[in-house]
Order: sequence, then C-alpha cells, then structure tokens
Amino acid sequence: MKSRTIAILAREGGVGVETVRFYQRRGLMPTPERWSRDGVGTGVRRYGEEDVRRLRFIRSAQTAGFTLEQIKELLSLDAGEDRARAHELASERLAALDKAIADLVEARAALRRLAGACASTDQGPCPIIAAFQGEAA
Amino acid sequence: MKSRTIAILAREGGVGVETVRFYQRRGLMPTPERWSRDGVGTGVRRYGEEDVRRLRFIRSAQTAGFTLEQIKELLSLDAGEDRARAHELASERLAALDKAIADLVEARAALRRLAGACASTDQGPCPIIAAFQGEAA
DNA sequence: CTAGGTTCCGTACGTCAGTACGGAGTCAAT
DNA sequence: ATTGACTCCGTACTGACGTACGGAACCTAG
Repeated sequence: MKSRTIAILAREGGVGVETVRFYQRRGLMPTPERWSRDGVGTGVRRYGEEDVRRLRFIRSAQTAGFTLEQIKELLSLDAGEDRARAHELASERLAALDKAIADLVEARAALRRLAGACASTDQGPCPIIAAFQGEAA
Repeated sequence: MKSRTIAILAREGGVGVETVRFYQRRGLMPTPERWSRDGVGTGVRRYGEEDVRRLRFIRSAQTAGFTLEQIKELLSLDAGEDRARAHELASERLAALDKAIADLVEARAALRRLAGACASTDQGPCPIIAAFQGEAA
C-alpha cells in the first residue's frame, strides 16, 4: 500500500521533495509515521495512492487560483458534510476564474495586436504601448 | 502639460502612490525633475498624459503575464527599431498565455463539477478531491 | 560492512510585487 | 503665518510560494 518514499511521491505529484515537506508543514499533506518492516531503526515515512491524489489535487486547485490556505480548507471539507461551504468556495472561485479568463483573453487580443504590429519583417518603430491602449481596464 | 502630482497620476493609473514610486525605482516609470513655477523652493515632481499611458500599459502588460523586468524591456523597445525582439517577446508570451487560458478553462470545468456535486441542497459527503481527478496535468 | 544516496528536520534564504513607516520638505488655503 | 495635506526618500517589512543548506540518521547494493 504505502510504498513510496517522499522522492517518489514528489515525482508522481510533479513537485519537488522540498515542496512536499512544505505542504506538510502547512498542513496540506499528512506526515505519516516512520515505518521499517523489520522493526529496526526508526525507518522512513512512506506514502500511498491517496497521497498522490491529494498532491495532484493541490496542484490542480492551485491552477484554479485557490491559495494554499483555501486548499487546506477544501481538503478538510473533502468527504465532510458541509456541502454549503464547499459550494460557496467553489462558486466564489468560479466567478473569479471567469473574470481571470476574460482578462487573459483580452490580454491575448492586445498581444496579438502587438505581435502583428511588430512583425519582424517591417522597418521603423514598433508602438508597443499603443498596441495595448484601448483595452486597459 | 505635466500638471499631475504623483497622487493624481496614481489614481488615474489605478495604483497606489507607493506603487508608482516602486516602478520608478525599478526603472519602469521616469522620475521627472522637481519643478515649481515661481522658482521658489525645490518644488514637486509633475506628471503628464504620457505617464498615465505608460502606467496603464504596465498594468495591462501585467495582466498579460509579463514580469516587471520584461515590461521594462518592452518599454525600452517601444518606439525603438528592434521589431524582431518585440515580436519575439510578444509571441513567447502569447504561447504562454494560450496555455494559461487553456489551464484555467480546464480548472473551470473541474470547479463546475465541484460546484455541481456539492450543491447545497443534498446530503452526505462531498468528494472535492474526486471532482478534480481526471484533469490533473 | 561500508560507501553512496535518501530521508529527516529546522532554519535560513530567495523571488515577485508591492506596502508601510518616519521624518523632513513643500504646497494650497484660510 | 499657520495648519493640514501631500511629497520625497530611504529603508524595512509583508505575503505567497517555495528553494537551499547542513548535519545526523537511515537504507540499499556491492
């Protein structure tokens, strides 16, 4: 079951070892007991599928713009009964996400203007600032 | 022409006074000479339309995901002859932007699953982590 | 059984983008 | 002329998210 060392967990989760530790300190990832099958020494902490899923969830939730603090709350809510709170967090973020996407789409348009205006073939000055005017929030 | 004090410039640019100063230190905004019409005292720095445009450009470029360092370069390129470099910066960012938008759209889908699964009306546990599995990069 | 790579842990440092502070100077209105 | 707001400037602090360091313990292969 729990066969992975922290390095393997980290690799499967797409982060560095230090990042996993950082998440543990922040209470986002559990710190399993040390364990050695032959009972000799203190052993090393081992991680399972569950931990990989948790780690991946953290990365995804980050992409969705949640802060580590919010992700911590989401994790504490997972499998809990407080559907209202979960729903609230999700909708809040959803609204922010829609705004963020809209902003990025607008930025992309400005950037296309810029790339077009400054096509490397032409000569003369390239009005970079101007390419962005007319979309400034 | 240059009639604005730093507070007015900041307000028109949608940032705080300290932020303008911060941009000046970073070389993103010019630091005009102090100036007093009656020649008495050292006067105060004044800003014009140009500065407002510049400030707004910085905000827009930030939305497009450029770092302040890159924005500084863009500003130095503006009205310059190096179209190739300008085009390069723009296309690079454009690619990153497309990826970022795609990621956010995916995150939105996951978030909608979450919001749907955890509609506040139902009872029972709300599988938050599960709502995100299947889209983790 | 020893050499090397890992793990563990605490603490320190790094980056990005500001934000706050404090004291002196300056400006505009009363 | 004084008050009160604003400006200037340097330096320090913040917050979010890690990344690095260093020494001791541990585990595995040869």
